[in-house]
Amino acid sequence: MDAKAVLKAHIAKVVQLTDEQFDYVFSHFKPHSYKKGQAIISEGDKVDCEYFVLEGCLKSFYINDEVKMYILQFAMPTWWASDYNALYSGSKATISVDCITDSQVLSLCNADREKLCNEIHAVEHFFRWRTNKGYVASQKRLLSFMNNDARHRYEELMALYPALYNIVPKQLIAAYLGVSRETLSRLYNS
Amino acid sequence: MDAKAVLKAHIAKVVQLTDEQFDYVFSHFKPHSYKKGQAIISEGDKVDCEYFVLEGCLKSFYINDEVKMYILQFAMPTWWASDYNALYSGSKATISVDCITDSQVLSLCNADREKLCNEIHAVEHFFRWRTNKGYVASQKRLLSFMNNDARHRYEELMALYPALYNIVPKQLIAAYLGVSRETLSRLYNS
DNA sequence: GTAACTGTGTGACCTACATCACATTCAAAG
DNA sequence: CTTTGAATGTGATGTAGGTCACACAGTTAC
Repeated sequence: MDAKAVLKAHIAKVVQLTDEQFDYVFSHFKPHSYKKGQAIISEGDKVDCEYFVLEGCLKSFYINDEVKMYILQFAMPTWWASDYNALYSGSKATISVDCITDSQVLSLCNADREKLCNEIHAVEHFFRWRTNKGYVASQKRLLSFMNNDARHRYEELMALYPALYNIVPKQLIAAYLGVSRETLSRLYNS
Repeated sequence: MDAKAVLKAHIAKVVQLTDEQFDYVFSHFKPHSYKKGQAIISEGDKVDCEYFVLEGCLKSFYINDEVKMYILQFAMPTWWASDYNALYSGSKATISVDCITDSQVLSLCNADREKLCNEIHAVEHFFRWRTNKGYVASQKRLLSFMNNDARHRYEELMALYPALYNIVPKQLIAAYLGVSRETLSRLYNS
Protein backbone atom coordinates (compact mmCIF):
# COMPACT_ATOMS: atom_id res chain seq x y z
CA MET A 1 0.00 0.00 0.00
CA ASP A 2 1.44 3.40 -0.93
CA ALA A 3 1.60 6.47 1.25
CA LYS A 4 -1.54 7.97 -0.17
CA ALA A 5 -3.62 4.86 0.36
CA VAL A 6 -2.37 4.45 3.93
CA LEU A 7 -3.29 8.00 4.88
CA LYS A 8 -6.61 7.76 3.07
CA ALA A 9 -7.57 4.59 4.92
CA HIS A 10 -6.49 6.14 8.20
CA ILE A 11 -8.65 9.22 7.74
CA ALA A 12 -11.57 7.27 6.30
CA LYS A 13 -11.92 5.43 9.60
CA VAL A 14 -13.07 8.70 11.14
CA VAL A 15 -14.52 11.02 8.49
CA GLN A 16 -15.72 10.78 4.90
CA LEU A 17 -13.87 12.94 2.42
CA THR A 18 -14.61 13.07 -1.29
CA ASP A 19 -11.74 11.96 -3.53
CA GLU A 20 -11.13 15.55 -4.57
CA GLN A 21 -11.07 16.69 -0.96
CA PHE A 22 -8.66 13.94 -0.02
CA ASP A 23 -6.39 14.69 -2.98
CA TYR A 24 -6.32 18.29 -1.90
CA VAL A 25 -5.54 17.35 1.70
CA PHE A 26 -2.87 14.90 0.61
CA SER A 27 -1.16 17.54 -1.53
CA HIS A 28 -0.11 19.26 1.72
CA PHE A 29 1.79 16.22 3.02
CA LYS A 30 5.44 15.67 2.13
CA PRO A 31 7.07 12.23 2.11
CA HIS A 32 10.36 11.66 3.91
CA SER A 33 12.72 8.72 4.33
CA TYR A 34 14.84 8.48 7.43
CA LYS A 35 17.56 6.10 8.52
CA LYS A 36 17.68 4.35 11.88
CA GLY A 37 18.93 6.80 14.50
CA GLN A 38 18.26 9.88 12.41
CA ALA A 39 16.79 12.91 14.19
CA ILE A 40 13.55 14.48 12.97
CA ILE A 41 13.09 17.08 15.70
CA SER A 42 15.95 18.03 18.03
CA GLU A 43 15.76 20.01 21.25
CA GLY A 44 15.88 23.72 20.52
CA ASP A 45 14.60 23.39 16.94
CA LYS A 46 11.79 25.50 15.64
CA VAL A 47 8.94 22.99 15.21
CA ASP A 48 6.94 23.45 12.02
CA CYS A 49 5.51 20.02 11.30
CA GLU A 50 3.91 16.95 12.69
CA TYR A 51 4.69 13.53 11.27
CA PHE A 52 2.50 10.62 10.23
CA VAL A 53 4.33 7.28 10.27
CA LEU A 54 3.96 5.04 7.21
CA GLU A 55 6.66 2.51 8.00
CA GLY A 56 9.17 1.98 10.79
CA CYS A 57 9.11 3.29 14.32
CA LEU A 58 9.80 6.70 15.84
CA LYS A 59 10.16 7.81 19.42
CA SER A 60 9.38 11.18 20.98
CA PHE A 61 11.43 11.84 24.07
CA TYR A 62 12.70 14.33 26.60
CA ILE A 63 16.23 14.49 27.98
CA ASN A 64 16.73 16.11 31.38
CA ASP A 65 19.69 17.95 32.89
CA GLU A 66 21.28 14.71 34.05
CA VAL A 67 21.10 13.47 30.43
CA LYS A 68 18.47 10.91 31.33
CA MET A 69 15.99 10.15 28.60
CA TYR A 70 12.23 9.74 29.07
CA ILE A 71 10.12 8.45 26.21
CA LEU A 72 6.72 10.01 25.73
CA GLN A 73 5.63 7.88 22.84
CA PHE A 74 6.66 5.19 20.41
CA ALA A 75 5.14 6.01 17.02
CA MET A 76 4.32 3.00 14.87
CA PRO A 77 2.69 3.06 11.40
CA THR A 78 -0.46 5.24 11.25
CA TRP A 79 0.55 7.06 14.43
CA TRP A 80 1.41 10.73 14.60
CA ALA A 81 4.32 12.36 16.38
CA SER A 82 5.70 15.82 17.07
CA ASP A 83 6.48 18.18 19.92
CA TYR A 84 2.88 19.34 20.12
CA ASN A 85 3.52 21.94 22.73
CA ALA A 86 6.14 23.62 20.58
CA LEU A 87 4.12 23.07 17.41
CA TYR A 88 1.01 24.80 18.75
CA SER A 89 2.67 27.51 20.79
CA GLY A 90 5.48 28.37 18.39
CA SER A 91 8.12 27.84 21.08
CA LYS A 92 11.36 25.89 20.57
CA ALA A 93 11.34 22.12 20.87
CA THR A 94 11.88 20.60 24.31
CA ILE A 95 10.74 17.21 23.03
CA SER A 96 12.83 15.46 20.39
CA VAL A 97 11.73 12.93 17.80
CA ASP A 98 13.98 10.41 16.07
CA CYS A 99 13.95 7.05 14.33
CA ILE A 100 14.28 3.74 16.14
CA THR A 101 14.30 1.93 12.78
CA ASP A 102 14.51 3.09 9.16
CA SER A 103 11.25 4.92 8.62
CA GLN A 104 8.94 6.39 6.01
CA VAL A 105 6.86 9.33 7.18
CA LEU A 106 4.62 12.08 5.86
CA SER A 107 5.05 15.57 7.26
CA LEU A 108 2.25 18.11 7.62
CA CYS A 109 3.19 21.59 8.68
CA ASN A 110 1.23 23.44 11.31
CA ALA A 111 0.09 26.24 9.03
CA ASP A 112 -1.20 23.73 6.49
CA ARG A 113 -3.06 21.74 9.13
CA GLU A 114 -4.73 24.88 10.38
CA LYS A 115 -5.55 25.92 6.83
CA LEU A 116 -7.04 22.53 6.02
CA CYS A 117 -9.00 22.48 9.28
CA ASN A 118 -10.38 25.87 8.41
CA GLU A 119 -11.23 25.03 4.80
CA ILE A 120 -12.73 21.58 5.35
CA HIS A 121 -14.95 21.03 8.35
CA ALA A 122 -14.48 17.26 8.19
CA VAL A 123 -10.72 17.67 8.48
CA GLU A 124 -11.16 19.71 11.62
CA HIS A 125 -13.39 16.96 12.93
CA PHE A 126 -10.73 14.38 12.15
CA PHE A 127 -8.07 16.26 14.06
CA ARG A 128 -10.36 16.86 17.01
CA TRP A 129 -11.02 13.14 17.10
CA ARG A 130 -7.33 12.31 16.90
CA THR A 131 -6.39 14.67 19.69
CA ASN A 132 -9.18 13.26 21.83
CA LYS A 133 -7.69 9.83 21.42
CA GLY A 134 -4.29 11.11 22.40
CA TYR A 135 -5.68 12.94 25.40
CA VAL A 136 -7.52 9.92 26.72
CA ALA A 137 -4.47 7.70 26.17
CA SER A 138 -2.27 10.18 27.98
CA GLN A 139 -4.64 10.30 30.95
CA LYS A 140 -4.66 6.52 31.09
CA ARG A 141 -0.90 6.39 31.10
CA LEU A 142 -0.76 9.01 33.84
CA LEU A 143 -3.08 6.94 35.98
CA SER A 144 -1.05 3.83 35.32
CA PHE A 145 2.02 5.71 36.49
CA MET A 146 0.41 6.73 39.74
CA ASN A 147 -1.32 3.44 40.39
CA ASN A 148 0.98 0.66 39.21
CA ASP A 149 4.52 -0.46 39.92
CA ALA A 150 7.14 -1.00 37.22
CA ARG A 151 6.36 -4.70 36.70
CA HIS A 152 2.69 -3.97 36.19
CA ARG A 153 3.41 -1.18 33.72
CA TYR A 154 5.81 -3.42 31.85
CA GLU A 155 3.21 -6.17 31.50
CA GLU A 156 0.61 -3.62 30.45
CA LEU A 157 2.87 -2.28 27.72
CA MET A 158 3.76 -5.74 26.42
CA ALA A 159 0.11 -6.77 26.38
CA LEU A 160 -0.83 -3.61 24.47
CA TYR A 161 2.06 -3.56 21.99
CA PRO A 162 3.76 -6.97 21.86
CA ALA A 163 5.48 -5.90 18.63
CA LEU A 164 7.62 -3.43 20.58
CA TYR A 165 9.46 -6.23 22.33
CA ASN A 166 11.19 -7.26 19.12
CA ILE A 167 11.68 -3.87 17.52
CA VAL A 168 12.74 -1.71 20.43
CA PRO A 169 15.92 -2.06 22.55
CA LYS A 170 15.08 -2.73 26.17
CA GLN A 171 16.85 0.44 27.23
CA LEU A 172 14.14 2.36 25.41
CA ILE A 173 11.36 0.31 26.90
CA ALA A 174 12.82 1.19 30.30
CA ALA A 175 12.88 4.87 29.33
CA TYR A 176 9.22 4.61 28.37
CA LEU A 177 8.26 2.88 31.61
CA GLY A 178 10.23 5.39 33.66
CA VAL A 179 12.55 2.85 35.28
CA SER A 180 16.28 2.20 34.94
CA ARG A 181 17.36 -0.42 32.41
CA GLU A 182 18.79 -2.48 35.28
CA THR A 183 15.45 -2.61 37.03
CA LEU A 184 13.66 -3.58 33.83
CA SER A 185 16.19 -6.35 33.23
CA ARG A 186 15.56 -7.73 36.72
CA LEU A 187 11.80 -7.54 36.19
CA TYR A 188 11.45 -9.94 33.31
CA ASN A 189 14.24 -12.28 34.49
CA SER A 190 12.12 -13.48 37.37
CA MET B 1 -20.82 37.89 35.87
CA ASP B 2 -23.59 35.41 35.06
CA ALA B 3 -23.18 31.93 33.61
CA LYS B 4 -23.84 33.04 30.07
CA ALA B 5 -21.30 35.82 30.16
CA VAL B 6 -18.65 33.56 31.68
CA LEU B 7 -19.05 30.91 29.00
CA LYS B 8 -19.20 33.54 26.28
CA ALA B 9 -15.98 35.16 27.41
CA HIS B 10 -14.34 31.73 27.66
CA ILE B 11 -15.24 30.75 24.11
CA ALA B 12 -14.50 34.20 22.70
CA LYS B 13 -10.86 33.80 23.69
CA VAL B 14 -10.58 31.13 21.01
CA VAL B 15 -13.24 31.63 18.33
CA GLN B 16 -15.63 34.33 17.21
CA LEU B 17 -19.30 33.40 17.33
CA THR B 18 -22.15 35.74 16.40
CA ASP B 19 -24.57 36.54 19.22
CA GLU B 20 -27.19 34.31 17.61
CA GLN B 21 -24.72 31.46 17.30
CA PHE B 22 -23.67 31.81 20.90
CA ASP B 23 -27.26 31.98 22.12
CA TYR B 24 -27.95 28.79 20.23
CA VAL B 25 -24.89 27.08 21.66
CA PHE B 26 -25.70 28.28 25.16
CA SER B 27 -29.24 26.88 24.92
CA HIS B 28 -27.69 23.39 25.06
CA PHE B 29 -26.02 23.97 28.43
CA LYS B 30 -27.85 23.29 31.67
CA PRO B 31 -26.97 25.04 34.94
CA HIS B 32 -26.47 22.99 38.12
CA SER B 33 -25.71 23.81 41.74
CA TYR B 34 -23.83 21.31 43.84
CA LYS B 35 -22.88 21.19 47.50
CA LYS B 36 -19.42 20.49 48.83
CA GLY B 37 -18.78 16.77 48.69
CA GLN B 38 -21.59 16.03 46.24
CA ALA B 39 -20.90 13.55 43.45
CA ILE B 40 -21.39 14.52 39.81
CA ILE B 41 -20.10 11.34 38.16
CA SER B 42 -19.62 8.13 40.17
CA GLU B 43 -17.75 5.00 39.13
CA GLY B 44 -20.00 2.75 37.08
CA ASP B 45 -22.35 5.55 35.95
CA LYS B 46 -23.28 6.02 32.35
CA VAL B 47 -21.52 9.25 31.38
CA ASP B 48 -23.60 11.59 29.24
CA CYS B 49 -22.19 15.02 29.93
CA GLU B 50 -19.14 17.09 30.45
CA TYR B 51 -19.12 19.97 32.91
CA PHE B 52 -17.92 23.55 32.68
CA VAL B 53 -17.11 25.10 36.05
CA LEU B 54 -18.53 28.56 36.79
CA GLU B 55 -17.78 28.73 40.51
CA GLY B 56 -16.17 26.47 43.06
CA CYS B 57 -13.81 23.57 42.52
CA LEU B 58 -14.28 20.00 41.30
CA LYS B 59 -11.94 17.05 41.23
CA SER B 60 -11.83 14.14 38.81
CA PHE B 61 -10.32 11.03 40.34
CA TYR B 62 -9.78 7.32 40.20
CA ILE B 63 -10.00 4.91 43.12
CA ASN B 64 -8.08 1.64 42.85
CA ASP B 65 -8.72 -1.78 44.37
CA GLU B 66 -6.95 -0.85 47.59
CA VAL B 67 -9.32 2.15 47.87
CA LYS B 68 -6.51 4.57 47.20
CA MET B 69 -7.52 7.72 45.38
CA TYR B 70 -5.59 9.37 42.56
CA ILE B 71 -6.61 12.79 41.33
CA LEU B 72 -6.43 13.44 37.63
CA GLN B 73 -7.49 17.03 37.71
CA PHE B 74 -8.70 19.84 39.88
CA ALA B 75 -11.28 21.84 37.93
CA MET B 76 -11.47 25.53 38.80
CA PRO B 77 -13.76 28.14 37.18
CA THR B 78 -13.66 28.05 33.35
CA TRP B 79 -12.19 24.54 33.38
CA TRP B 80 -13.95 21.47 32.03
CA ALA B 81 -14.27 18.08 33.65
CA SER B 82 -15.71 14.65 32.88
CA ASP B 83 -14.67 11.06 32.41
CA TYR B 84 -13.67 11.68 28.81
CA ASN B 85 -12.87 8.09 28.07
CA ALA B 86 -16.33 6.98 29.12
CA LEU B 87 -17.95 10.03 27.54
CA TYR B 88 -16.47 9.39 24.10
CA SER B 89 -16.57 5.63 24.09
CA GLY B 90 -19.95 5.17 25.74
CA SER B 91 -18.48 2.88 28.41
CA LYS B 92 -19.25 3.14 32.13
CA ALA B 93 -17.36 5.64 34.26
CA THR B 94 -14.07 4.55 35.81
CA ILE B 95 -13.25 8.15 36.69
CA SER B 96 -15.43 9.96 39.20
CA VAL B 97 -16.08 13.68 39.53
CA ASP B 98 -17.23 15.46 42.67
CA CYS B 99 -17.19 18.83 44.40
CA ILE B 100 -14.41 20.00 46.68
CA THR B 101 -16.39 23.15 47.46
CA ASP B 102 -19.95 24.29 46.72
CA SER B 103 -19.99 24.70 42.96
CA GLN B 104 -21.93 26.14 40.05
CA VAL B 105 -21.46 24.30 36.77
CA LEU B 106 -22.93 24.08 33.28
CA SER B 107 -23.45 20.65 31.78
CA LEU B 108 -23.21 19.85 28.08
CA CYS B 109 -24.20 16.40 26.95
CA ASN B 110 -22.08 14.46 24.50
CA ALA B 111 -24.77 14.27 21.82
CA ASP B 112 -25.28 18.03 21.98
CA ARG B 113 -21.58 18.74 21.78
CA GLU B 114 -21.29 16.56 18.71
CA LYS B 115 -24.36 18.18 17.19
CA LEU B 116 -23.01 21.67 17.83
CA CYS B 117 -19.58 20.72 16.47
CA ASN B 118 -21.25 19.42 13.37
CA GLU B 119 -23.54 22.42 12.87
CA ILE B 120 -21.06 25.18 13.63
CA HIS B 121 -17.53 24.83 12.33
CA ALA B 122 -16.20 27.38 14.82
CA VAL B 123 -17.53 25.30 17.71
CA GLU B 124 -15.66 22.26 16.43
CA HIS B 125 -12.57 24.44 16.23
CA PHE B 126 -13.08 25.54 19.81
CA PHE B 127 -13.30 21.98 21.10
CA ARG B 128 -10.29 20.90 19.08
CA TRP B 129 -8.37 23.76 20.64
CA ARG B 130 -9.53 22.87 24.11
CA THR B 131 -8.58 19.21 23.78
CA ASN B 132 -5.18 20.21 22.42
CA LYS B 133 -4.61 22.23 25.54
CA GLY B 134 -5.60 19.30 27.70
CA TYR B 135 -3.41 16.92 25.75
CA VAL B 136 -0.34 19.10 26.01
CA ALA B 137 -0.95 19.65 29.74
CA SER B 138 -1.34 15.94 30.29
CA GLN B 139 1.93 15.19 28.47
CA LYS B 140 3.68 17.79 30.60
CA ARG B 141 2.36 16.25 33.77
CA LEU B 142 3.43 12.80 32.60
CA LEU B 143 6.95 14.06 32.01
CA SER B 144 7.01 15.75 35.38
CA PHE B 145 6.02 12.44 36.94
CA MET B 146 8.85 10.59 35.29
CA ASN B 147 11.44 13.28 35.75
CA ASN B 148 10.84 14.92 39.10
CA ASP B 149 10.59 13.80 42.70
CA ALA B 150 7.64 14.55 44.95
CA ARG B 151 9.09 17.80 46.35
CA HIS B 152 9.72 19.16 42.88
CA ARG B 153 6.20 18.27 41.72
CA TYR B 154 4.76 19.88 44.84
CA GLU B 155 6.61 23.13 44.21
CA GLU B 156 5.61 23.05 40.56
CA LEU B 157 1.94 22.67 41.46
CA MET B 158 2.04 25.46 44.03
CA ALA B 159 3.81 27.78 41.61
CA LEU B 160 1.20 27.04 38.93
CA TYR B 161 -1.93 27.16 41.10
CA PRO B 162 -1.16 28.89 44.40
CA ALA B 163 -4.92 29.22 45.00
CA LEU B 164 -5.17 25.45 45.51
CA TYR B 165 -3.19 25.64 48.73
CA ASN B 166 -6.02 27.43 50.51
CA ILE B 167 -8.98 25.73 48.90
CA VAL B 168 -7.91 22.10 48.75
CA PRO B 169 -7.19 19.77 51.71
CA LYS B 170 -3.60 18.57 51.67
CA GLN B 171 -4.74 14.96 51.42
CA LEU B 172 -6.11 15.81 48.00
CA ILE B 173 -2.97 17.62 46.96
CA ALA B 174 -1.07 14.46 47.90
CA ALA B 175 -3.50 12.38 45.83
CA TYR B 176 -2.82 14.67 42.89
CA LEU B 177 0.93 14.49 43.31
CA GLY B 178 0.83 10.73 43.67
CA VAL B 179 2.42 10.59 47.12
CA SER B 180 1.06 9.66 50.53
CA ARG B 181 -0.31 12.45 52.71
CA GLU B 182 2.44 11.68 55.24
CA THR B 183 5.16 12.24 52.69
CA LEU B 184 3.59 15.49 51.53
CA SER B 185 3.37 16.71 55.12
CA ARG B 186 7.07 15.99 55.64
CA LEU B 187 7.92 17.78 52.40
CA TYR B 188 6.68 21.23 53.24
CA ASN B 189 7.65 21.05 56.92
CA SER B 190 11.30 21.23 56.08
C1' DG C 1 41.14 -11.60 12.29
C1' DT C 2 40.77 -7.65 16.24
C1' DA C 3 39.26 -3.40 17.82
C1' DA C 4 35.69 -0.43 19.37
C1' DC C 5 31.06 0.39 20.39
C1' DT C 6 26.45 -0.48 21.77
C1' DG C 7 23.33 -3.30 24.33
C1' DT C 8 22.40 -6.24 28.19
C1' DG C 9 22.84 -8.93 32.71
C1' DT C 10 23.95 -9.00 37.69
C1' DG C 11 25.78 -7.99 42.34
C1' DA C 12 26.28 -4.51 46.27
C1' DC C 13 24.66 -0.71 48.20
C1' DC C 14 21.66 3.61 48.90
C1' DT C 15 17.54 6.58 48.98
C1' DA C 16 12.93 8.26 48.38
C1' DC C 17 8.84 7.15 49.60
C1' DA C 18 5.13 3.87 51.53
C1' DT C 19 3.05 1.98 55.49
C1' DC C 20 1.60 1.60 60.18
C1' DA C 21 0.80 3.57 64.56
C1' DC C 22 -0.40 7.10 67.36
C1' DA C 23 -0.68 12.11 68.76
C1' DT C 24 -2.68 16.47 67.86
C1' DT C 25 -5.40 20.13 65.92
C1' DC C 26 -9.64 21.98 64.15
C1' DA C 27 -14.36 22.38 62.82
C1' DA C 28 -18.98 21.06 62.92
C1' DA C 29 -23.09 19.25 65.75
C1' DG C 30 -25.29 18.51 69.79
C1' DC D 1 -19.07 24.19 76.22
C1' DT D 2 -18.37 19.50 75.04
C1' DT D 3 -18.32 15.72 71.92
C1' DT D 4 -17.25 13.65 67.57
C1' DG D 5 -14.87 13.07 63.53
C1' DA D 6 -12.09 14.55 59.87
C1' DA D 7 -7.64 16.45 58.63
C1' DT D 8 -2.94 16.79 59.75
C1' DG D 9 1.75 15.95 61.98
C1' DT D 10 5.47 12.76 63.31
C1' DG D 11 8.23 8.62 64.58
C1' DA D 12 9.73 3.83 63.36
C1' DT D 13 10.35 0.64 59.97
C1' DG D 14 9.94 -1.71 55.29
C1' DT D 15 10.72 -1.86 50.25
C1' DA D 16 10.81 -0.73 45.27
C1' DG D 17 13.69 0.95 42.55
C1' DG D 18 18.01 3.96 41.67
C1' DT D 19 23.03 4.12 41.16
C1' DC D 20 27.58 2.36 40.52
C1' DA D 21 30.60 -1.10 39.03
C1' DC D 22 31.89 -4.57 36.16
C1' DA D 23 31.18 -8.67 33.07
C1' DC D 24 29.76 -10.40 28.83
C1' DA D 25 27.50 -10.57 24.48
C1' DG D 26 26.55 -9.01 19.42
C1' DT D 27 27.58 -5.62 15.66
C1' DT D 28 30.05 -2.73 12.75
C1' DA D 29 34.62 -0.84 11.20
C1' DC D 30 39.02 -1.66 9.87
